Amino acid sequence: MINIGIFNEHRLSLEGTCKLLTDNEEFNVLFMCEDKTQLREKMKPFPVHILLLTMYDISINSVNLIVQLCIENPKTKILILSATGSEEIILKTIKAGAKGFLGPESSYKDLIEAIYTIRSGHDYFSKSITQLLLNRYIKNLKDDETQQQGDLSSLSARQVEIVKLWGNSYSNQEIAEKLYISIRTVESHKNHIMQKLNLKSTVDLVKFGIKNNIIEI
Amino acid sequence: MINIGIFNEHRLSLEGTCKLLTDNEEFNVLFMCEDKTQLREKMKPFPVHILLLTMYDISINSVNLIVQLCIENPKTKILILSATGSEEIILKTIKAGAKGFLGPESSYKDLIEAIYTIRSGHDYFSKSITQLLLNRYIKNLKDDETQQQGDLSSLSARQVEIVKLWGNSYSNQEIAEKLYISIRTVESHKNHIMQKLNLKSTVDLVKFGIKNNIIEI
DNA sequence: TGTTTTTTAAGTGATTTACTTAGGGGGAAG
DNA sequence: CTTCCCCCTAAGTAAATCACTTAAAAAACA
Repeated sequence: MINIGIFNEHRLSLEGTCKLLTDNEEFNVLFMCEDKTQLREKMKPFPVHILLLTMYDISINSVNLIVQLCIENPKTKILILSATGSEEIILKTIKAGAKGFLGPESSYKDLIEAIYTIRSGHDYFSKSITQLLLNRYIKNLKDDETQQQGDLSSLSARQVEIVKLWGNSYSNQEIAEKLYISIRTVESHKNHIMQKLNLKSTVDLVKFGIKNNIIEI
Repeated sequence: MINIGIFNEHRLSLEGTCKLLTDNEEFNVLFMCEDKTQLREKMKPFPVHILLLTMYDISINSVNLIVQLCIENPKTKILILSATGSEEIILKTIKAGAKGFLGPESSYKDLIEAIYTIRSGHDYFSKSITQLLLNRYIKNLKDDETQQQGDLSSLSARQVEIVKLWGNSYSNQEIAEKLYISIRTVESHKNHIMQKLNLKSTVDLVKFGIKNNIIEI
């Protein structure tokens, strides 16, 4: 038996969703709610396993609500049903603690599957969301790659070596000893590097190194 | 008409794959290759649209091969067929330039779909790979979240403020002016912070800031 | 061959770091 | 109420690093 709470600002949709779920004997709909301000109150008396949050548009307030709900009800798993929402916002709901996300293309079958999936402790994302997240992830990966060939290639091997050591918390003195060169040479290298990359401060050099995978974070 | 090159170290599988593809009139198998060392040579005379790389285990050498092939044949899209491979290695093949990746569960139908997909300029990843990438991505997202609440909480608001400004390439002098305090106080704050967090160098402080989302990279 | 880039190095002055000391304020514990 | 601890403030001093400049030998490149 899975205890479910349903939130939906449109009453008809709310009742429809409830009807769909009560058809299944495994589901026990504890409460319905159509007002955001009441949701946190409604949750309190119940041991809710799954909270179905239908969000027609997801704003930063929605994200905050999710965070609040997660803190107040650590045992409840939140499943977002949404028709829209930017990539950024979807990511934020996941960070905020949502365990699943169903996009506009999801069917009743998907909903059931999602409920069982997140009930058993796993995350569930519908196809469109999966695609969205994945595209973003792949893009990130590739961006890393292209940036690596961008500015980094303008540095010589020696210069990269200096940045690497320095980025590993070596002092200039230590680098000089390790490479058998003068500390002034190390400084010189760093100056050349900063000039070449047009960086304002050493902080920027650390960031550059991390972005280009030569400094481990 | 799609020109295809096939690589597979097992001759039987190689011939099998070829047979599958030649059945489809849209595909034109330009060459077959079963020896890694010959692959780059074999590619040269042909305008290959899709290169099918079957890799039974993916090592760092395989990744390097992919990089080489991408450089030498920028117009060729590489589709990896693999039965295994660690998460790390799969990510590296994608970074290296592979446009698609089929896992062990992929069928003939998936292969065809993958070929058309990457031919049209998109990426294609089979279900198991998608799941793998996504899990990793989600994990990263959540790790970010938890780390944010780690050591950072031991810093006072003022201290965080100092790190934020400094991490944004402000000099101590600039920070002092902005906050209407002495430059010595700024130094003092930074020293306290470094002590509290037990950091060796300012490089580490940048990394700390980035990890804890108070310095933007 | 001549030109550019890289690596090496030093001078100088400004800035930052490392380590120490210290006063005033606020909250918590006794 | 006093003591203790932490935070914010600030300064002293010595060492390290940065910024900017010059420079010369070596290597790469055309």
